[in-house]
Amino acid sequence: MATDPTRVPIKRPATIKTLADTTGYSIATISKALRGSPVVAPATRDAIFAAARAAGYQANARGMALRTGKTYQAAVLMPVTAADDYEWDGVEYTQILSGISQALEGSDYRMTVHVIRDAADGCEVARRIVAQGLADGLIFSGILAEDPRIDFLVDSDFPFVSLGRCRKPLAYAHVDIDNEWAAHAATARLIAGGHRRIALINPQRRLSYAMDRIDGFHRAFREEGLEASSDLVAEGDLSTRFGRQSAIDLMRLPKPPTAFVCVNESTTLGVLSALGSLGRRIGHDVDVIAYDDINVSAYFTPPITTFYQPIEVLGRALGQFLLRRMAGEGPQALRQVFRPTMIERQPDGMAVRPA
Amino acid sequence: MATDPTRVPIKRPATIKTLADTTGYSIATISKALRGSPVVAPATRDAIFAAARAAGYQANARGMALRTGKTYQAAVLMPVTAADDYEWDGVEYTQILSGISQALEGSDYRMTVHVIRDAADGCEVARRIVAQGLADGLIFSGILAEDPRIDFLVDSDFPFVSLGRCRKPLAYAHVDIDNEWAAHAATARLIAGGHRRIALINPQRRLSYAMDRIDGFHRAFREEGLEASSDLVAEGDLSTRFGRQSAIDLMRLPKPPTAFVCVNESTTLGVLSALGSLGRRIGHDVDVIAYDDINVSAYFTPPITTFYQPIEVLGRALGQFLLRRMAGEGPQALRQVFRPTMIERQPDGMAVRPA
DNA sequence: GATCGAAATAAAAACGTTTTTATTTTACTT
DNA sequence: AAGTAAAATAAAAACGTTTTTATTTCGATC
Repeated sequence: MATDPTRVPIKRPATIKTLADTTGYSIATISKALRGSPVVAPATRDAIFAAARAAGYQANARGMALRTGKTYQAAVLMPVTAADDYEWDGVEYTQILSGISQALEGSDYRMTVHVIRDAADGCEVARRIVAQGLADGLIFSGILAEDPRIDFLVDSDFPFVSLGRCRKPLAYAHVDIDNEWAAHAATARLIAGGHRRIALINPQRRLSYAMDRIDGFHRAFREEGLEASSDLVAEGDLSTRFGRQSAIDLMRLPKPPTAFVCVNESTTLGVLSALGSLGRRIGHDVDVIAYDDINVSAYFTPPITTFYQPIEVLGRALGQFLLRRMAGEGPQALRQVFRPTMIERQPDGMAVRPA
Repeated sequence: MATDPTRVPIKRPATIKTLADTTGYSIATISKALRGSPVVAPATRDAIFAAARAAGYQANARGMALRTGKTYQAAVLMPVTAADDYEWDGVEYTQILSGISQALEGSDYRMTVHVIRDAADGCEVARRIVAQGLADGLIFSGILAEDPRIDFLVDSDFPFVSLGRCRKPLAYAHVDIDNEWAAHAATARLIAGGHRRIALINPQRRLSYAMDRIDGFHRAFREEGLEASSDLVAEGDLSTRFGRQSAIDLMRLPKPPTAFVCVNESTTLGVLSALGSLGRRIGHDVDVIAYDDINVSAYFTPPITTFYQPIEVLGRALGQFLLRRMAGEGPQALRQVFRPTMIERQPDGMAVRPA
């Protein structure tokens, strides 16, 4: 069959060899010039750059990858819960990815996302990424008190940044929220408002930040010479369903809580849903303070007091730190712990209520 | 400095050359055997496989990529809204990515996520992916009525699957929700309930599915011999803030709506927030029906009737279709349009209300 | 028993880089 | 003007594959 004359012949993209032909220099010189090596004369460098621009030259990532052993990929482990469930969960990851991507913009790195089902899966994926050299760096979250991924990666000297800290005194790059401080601040506010029976809706205790939150919760009581309402700590996944069920269970106790401290916006929604079903009114019968990282609590009815930290900012820090880590920088300076801002939307005090 | 004797020497991973040495076959035979080529004798194939397993051989992705020109990457364009905003938006993308990732599991493909700011950005990124061969296939959403990405990719014969359909009669693989049907069903239900002033909270009209929804909305009125309340169609981004502001504006009209049809869960939350602020009670003063793809509406107070389609399922279809497309299959059979399920949580009728 | 063809395997080339080593050119010193 | 060092460039090797082409082996045919 005859070739279609209207179809322009697909001209293969310019390579370093093409440029060598057009400029008359060797491929070695071309490569050095484009990488900005000082050994090549300024005049030839300019000529080569001009030729490269004219040819629309773009370095072939595969060739570079093979030669250098680098992948120019930053891997991110994204946790998702069981597949047949479809509960509202992990919604903040969109913002995390957005932040990381912003940080990577302008660099040569691209972002690959690896979905993981649980901690064990995450550990296996991390090992595979290192063993097969699937990426040059790694970002992950959901840090356990003793996280095997951190142990492994520190040990194999693989660049990574964690969103969250483990409880071992290791040197590694990380970004975190000051959960101890936030849980303390929320609890203290409720205690100051006259609450004594305060529920803590918390993640599973093996998660490092769950323990941080419990620490802060207890410290708030201790500082007032009170004993923490340990029987009111609910632990589970971060789904809306869990928040709802926990609140229902807690409100059925002989001495139910008068206030809730919630770990995130999705459990909060569940708690509000439960209290609504039970006919309890927020700010009248019960108070709720939440941590929020996607700024949604302002739209709850009624709006509630939250500790807010836009998580996209943490995502950006993660990406920036990873770039520096992949460039060879040590982990010492690459740590940042954010304190969320309190956004007061309710008085959160028992005293202000109409009898 | 002396090398640490406790440190095991990092043995470089097995390559095809290593296997050639240990087995005595040539690298060509090794390669053919591992790819399952029929030209190699069964006995040698078995021997080679055994040696590969023993050595823990894993094909080097970079070598393969360079030789074959393939990347073994499936790119996904993830839209995010303006960076300094942090409104709750795009939360469903976690589920989409999860679904795609599930479909890719077991294949040789990995998922790269490219964050895009707007339609123009998306177009540019798509072009770069094709031009630089950054991926072997592409998935994207937010399809415009006339989407330049689809035009371009169809024209360059690059494998892709879109989440949503454009309004041009082109042959391309896609997955979509039957938005015309869903908007019609929601509107018809409200009309049957006695509503005549119905507001439609919709995305920007340039989005293809925004037009689908308007079509369904109008058809529902037309079928009853009524005229659609076109003045009650609000168009904007899909943020909670937009939902809230739209509802406030609409309720201030001389003849405000008695019901709302909302495009997604985040705008719905905004509408409910607005109605709550204005003292209107859902199911008493006003009805709200929404489309929901992350199953969160059950937790609103009160729960509202929704059209529900778990978007992770669409994500899986996207991934499956892309794999087949990248394997060389034509786009004809790779189309699927999902009809969401109605979940009735309110009567949604004016007649049932107490006077 | 030489010839042929098929089957099996080996050799070599190629993909596009970077980097090490080698060569040429230039500029300086004496 | 010869010698030398430095600067600039070129050549070649390497990264790990796949694929095309070449060679060997072996049984069957005449």
